[in-house]
Amino acid sequence: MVRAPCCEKMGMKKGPWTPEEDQVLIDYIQRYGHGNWRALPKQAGLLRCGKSCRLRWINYLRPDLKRGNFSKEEEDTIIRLHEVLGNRWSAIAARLPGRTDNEIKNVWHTHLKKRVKQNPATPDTIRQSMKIDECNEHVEIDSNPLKLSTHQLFQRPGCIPLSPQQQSSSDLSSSGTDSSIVTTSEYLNRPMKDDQSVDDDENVWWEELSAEKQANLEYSEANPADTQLQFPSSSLVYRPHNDESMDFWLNLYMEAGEWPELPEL
DNA sequence: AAAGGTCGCAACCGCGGGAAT
DNA sequence: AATTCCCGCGGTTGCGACCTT
Repeated sequence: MVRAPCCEKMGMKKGPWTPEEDQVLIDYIQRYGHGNWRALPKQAGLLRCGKSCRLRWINYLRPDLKRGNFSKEEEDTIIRLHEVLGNRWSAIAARLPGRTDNEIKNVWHTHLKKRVKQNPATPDTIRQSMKIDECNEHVEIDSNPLKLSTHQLFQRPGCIPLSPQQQSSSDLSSSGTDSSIVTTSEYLNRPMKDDQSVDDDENVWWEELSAEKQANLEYSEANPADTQLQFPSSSLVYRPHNDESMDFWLNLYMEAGEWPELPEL
C-alpha cells in the first residue's frame, strides 16, 4: 500500500510562507519545541503539513542560521567537501555552521559547479590529490554504494595498500603491469580456490578484509587522533570503522588542505 | 518600454531508513 | 516478522527578480 503524501490532505496550504505563519511557527517551537512535526501544525494552528513546517524551520526560521552571501572561505570549503563527499549536502552542511543543506545545494548548482567546471585546477585539492595518488601505491577504484562515504573518503588517501604478506598469500592474479601492486578491488575479485566459498556480496568481502586488517591496527578508541601515529606499518589496510574516525580523517584533510600521508616506519 | 530569457532561491516531492507497533 | 509511521535527504520545480535584446 502506498501512503498518500501528507500535503494531499484537504485544506493544507502550499506555497510561500507568510510572515504571520512564520511567527506562529516560531512562537510554537520556542514554547513547546518540535518533538513531532506531523502533529505540530495542528497543535500550533497552522494549515500546513508537518513536512512543510519542518522545512520552513530548518531552512529559514532557525535562530542559528547565518543567512547572507557565502564567503570565499565557505565556498572553498564547499568545493573541497564536495570533492570528498559528493552530493551529500547534509554532510557538507554539518561542517558549515549556520548553513543549511538546501542553501549549500543551491549555491553549488548556481555558482560553484560552474566555477569548478570553468577552472578545474583552481581548487588546490585536485592537484594535491593527484600528487598523493602519484606518490602512493595505487588508487582504490572500488565503488560500493553502501560504503560510499568511507570509499569516497579513501579514494583520496586512495591508497589503501595491501601488505606484501597479503599479496603473496592470497594467490592473486595480477591484471596490472606491476604485480607488486594490488588494489582492493582486485583483492575482492580475486579467483577463489576450491576450498574457498564464494560470496556474491562484495560487502562481506570488504567487511572481512577490514576486520582482518583492523586487528593489526593499534587504534585508539579514546583518542582517534592517536591512530594516525600508530600504524604498525604503512602497508596495512586501514579503514575507519565508524563516523567518528571518518570525521577525524576529514578534519585532518580540511585543516591541512590535503590528505595526510600515511606514516612510514 | 516591453518582451523574452536566465538566474537564484524557497519550497515541494518522492524515496529510503529507522523506530514504533 | 510484517506493517505503519515519521523523519531526513537529495532531486526537482515554480516563480519572482534581474538581465538582455
